[in-house]
Amino acid sequence: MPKSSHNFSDPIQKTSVVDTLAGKLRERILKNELRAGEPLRQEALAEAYGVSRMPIREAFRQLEAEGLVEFHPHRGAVVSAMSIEEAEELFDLRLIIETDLIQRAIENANSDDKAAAEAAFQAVQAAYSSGDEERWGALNWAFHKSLYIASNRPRSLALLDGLNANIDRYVRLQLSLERSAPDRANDEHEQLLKAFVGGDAQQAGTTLERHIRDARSSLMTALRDRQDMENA
Amino acid sequence: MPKSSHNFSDPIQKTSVVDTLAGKLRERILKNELRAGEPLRQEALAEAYGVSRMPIREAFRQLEAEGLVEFHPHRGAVVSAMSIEEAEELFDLRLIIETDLIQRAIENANSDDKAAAEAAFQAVQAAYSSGDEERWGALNWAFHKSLYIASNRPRSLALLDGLNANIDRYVRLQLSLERSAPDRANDEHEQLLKAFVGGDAQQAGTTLERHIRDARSSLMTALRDRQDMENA
DNA sequence: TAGCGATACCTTGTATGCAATGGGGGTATT
DNA sequence: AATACCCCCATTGCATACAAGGTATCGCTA
Repeated sequence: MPKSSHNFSDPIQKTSVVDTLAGKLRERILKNELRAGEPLRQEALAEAYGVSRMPIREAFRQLEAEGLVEFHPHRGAVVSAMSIEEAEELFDLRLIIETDLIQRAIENANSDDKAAAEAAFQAVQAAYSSGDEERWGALNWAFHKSLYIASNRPRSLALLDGLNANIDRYVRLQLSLERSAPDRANDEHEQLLKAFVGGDAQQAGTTLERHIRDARSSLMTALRDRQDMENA
Repeated sequence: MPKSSHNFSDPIQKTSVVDTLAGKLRERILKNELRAGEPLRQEALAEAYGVSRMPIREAFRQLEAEGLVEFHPHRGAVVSAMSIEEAEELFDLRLIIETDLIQRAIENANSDDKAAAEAAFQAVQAAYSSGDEERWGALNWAFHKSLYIASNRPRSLALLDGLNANIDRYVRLQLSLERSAPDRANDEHEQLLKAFVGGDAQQAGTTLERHIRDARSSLMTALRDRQDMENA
């Protein structure tokens, strides 16, 4: 465990075929290109990627652990289902974990951490202005993480990474429906950054809580509208 | 998603070789029979269990996702490290997630849920009286879960299951050092049950928080003592 | 015609074999 | 004596082959 408040783990990542495959499949699931409930045929994917079924199977195991895939013995893997209830639950988990983390982080944050948060904020802003939504999601999460790194809680951050991947499925769905979502988020980010740099843990906690609640409720209404549309 | 507040998922579990292996390896890691840092040789394990290396590899992936194993490309898998910092972090995560869940659960709990919690409590007591420590750990966790099931939060429960498996490594270490740990826990369980059955969310939350904090601090001192011993 | 059962095929599960990476030890060189 | 390099062996990574389970279809029977 490094003494520094930063956590630069995995300095060099030797990428194996399994990890590459897992990444590609994950991305396709998040993009909703592989739809929920869709069966994932080992042979077909193996041929598509020019590999054998073995690394595909291992990638399935990994994605199953991340919650993006369900594995049924002798019946194959399917893209895991999505539900409004799950989205809500995932956001609630983010809420309690992130508000806890940001307060811990502020206790430890040094000037480097604050500079990093500022940089991450600028990056999100830039992506926002340029309308690059693909990048916006990733940068948005990177900004959030920059607020928590100083907490020195690797396990919690890893856990949040997993939650975020799952939430991403829903957020991308929302972005495909309405482009207004990032608007409020960016205002709130600025307040968040200010509280973080100012070292006001209390303020940061309540601001973050409101931020996540807003994101959740806007997502919820978007999803419900979509559901109504589909049922109509 | 079932309408009922209960969540009886996976009614019949077809156990594949991989799952069986993962279970056996998990148990050996939790028992500290496979020590932290110990390399896990595919060939050796395959021969030991009378299978080929493929299911072993898949079991590794599963255990890696659970955090019990680290997988290094071309260098093999090792039992993941343990640290006091990690134990502390895991308990903090339990703390915030479980206190949140129990309050949600109490909102929804019906008489069946309360009866189930009561039964789970009796089971822990029985194991405690009979001094069956092996079972105590599992039943202890089952009791905790019985308090959260009515929250109808499958994702959070699954997440806690994962956290619990990791915490178990530390708790078993503690139990091997001192047998006093369950003593206070059982008193606190009774208070917890009372608050739960009584439907007092506030009271249950604070009681649970104290319960987990107590467990954590007693674990921390035990682990620190052990570390001092080793360094002496 | 509806229901039931057997069979064939599609897909997954596991074993085995071969290629490739990485580390350790030994030797040569400075 | 220390260090750098190289080769060999242990081990992993992936592909192919074979076994087994599950599902759909066809035919038979009531």
